[in-house]
Amino acid sequence: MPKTGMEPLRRAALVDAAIIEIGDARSLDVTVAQIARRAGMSSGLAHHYFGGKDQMLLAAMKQILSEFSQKMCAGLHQAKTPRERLEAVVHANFADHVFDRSKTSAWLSFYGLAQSNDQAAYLMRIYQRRLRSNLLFDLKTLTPRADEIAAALGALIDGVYLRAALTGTGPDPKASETVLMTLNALLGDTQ
Amino acid sequence: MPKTGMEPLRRAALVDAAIIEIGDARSLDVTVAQIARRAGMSSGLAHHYFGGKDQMLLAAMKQILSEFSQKMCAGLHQAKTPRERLEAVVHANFADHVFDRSKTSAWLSFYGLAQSNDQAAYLMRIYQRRLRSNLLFDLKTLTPRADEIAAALGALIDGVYLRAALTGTGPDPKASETVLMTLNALLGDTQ
DNA sequence: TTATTGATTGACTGATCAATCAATAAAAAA
DNA sequence: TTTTTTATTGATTGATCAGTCAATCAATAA
Repeated sequence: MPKTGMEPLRRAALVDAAIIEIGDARSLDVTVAQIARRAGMSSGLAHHYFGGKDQMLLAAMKQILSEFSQKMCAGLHQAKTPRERLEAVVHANFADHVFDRSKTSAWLSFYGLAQSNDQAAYLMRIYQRRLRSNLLFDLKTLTPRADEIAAALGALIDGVYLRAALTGTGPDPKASETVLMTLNALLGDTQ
Repeated sequence: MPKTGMEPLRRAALVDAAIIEIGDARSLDVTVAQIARRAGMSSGLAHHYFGGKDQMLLAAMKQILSEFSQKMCAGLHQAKTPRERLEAVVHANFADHVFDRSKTSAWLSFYGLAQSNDQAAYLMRIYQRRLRSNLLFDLKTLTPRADEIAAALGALIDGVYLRAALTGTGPDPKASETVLMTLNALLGDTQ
């Protein structure tokens, strides 16, 4: 069976398996052996390709973030006006796929990890910066108080997601509503 | 040395030590032996009084929540008008003491734990309900949209705290400002 | 005094895991 | 063909811990 060029396939399989295991365990307390078994290989091979457990978990988080980022971009390209783009950003943050148990589990657990693991903290900062910049770009065309409004909206999005994820009952239709209602209020005050 | 009535003292010492260790480790990955040593006793005794590690960590979280709740009440009693009370709630959530490394570490890690541990989830729900009820009580006197505004404010408070805690640079003077600015906007729209 | 209870220790057990390693086998290169 | 490289396994190692237990000590009750 051993063919050449297995590395990318096995890495992808491991990352996918890691995300599923994290969702099942509802935490990052998953073993390399579990992940490897789910990905259909031995634990030794998992170490061979990833060097260590932490790097596997980091890779899983990176994948979640990049998938999310990709869908966000898709939504943004369809929107025309600044207002539409802002709404697209909000909806992207609360799309059904981000409420998969595996995603919410990984996300909440990463808040904890980001305190002690520099790479995890770095990933979180990337995400926050991207969200902020997406909001800021269009807010600037709508209000002189774009900076503070972007800060508030970013935090609100995180908070709403956090609460929905904690509740664990899947997609919350009120999530977008809450944020957009607040956005209206914040803009209404300055228009 | 063995005197009677040690139990409450030792339990308190263990809880305090647990909080410190969690802060040092920036995670819940602390050993019973570490906590017990910091509290000046053997690991066996820690088990004797708490039955298990989980219950020690839960007790630590309970203590953080109840201390927080106590300070919140103190702030509320000094406020007179609904508006003042709302501001007191916000300020209580961002008082200096809640930005202690040990508190932020425990708090963020508990978001992860609450997914897999029922008691942790229960504690989080208690906290959220209390915050919501504190906000709702005064919002009802100010707006007919109290419910949705309370939901937004609660999430915003959590989100702002989350971000400040992740940044890890201690008390953030902008935290209250962001929330109060948003509160004004939300009320301004409906008045 | 004697029995009982509470306080306390630290060694020990059993389980879990991350990481390593030697061995094997297939493909590719020489 | 021979050599080298890549893929792969699973047993093993070494370390870490939570939880248990028997034993000790002191205070108090009988």
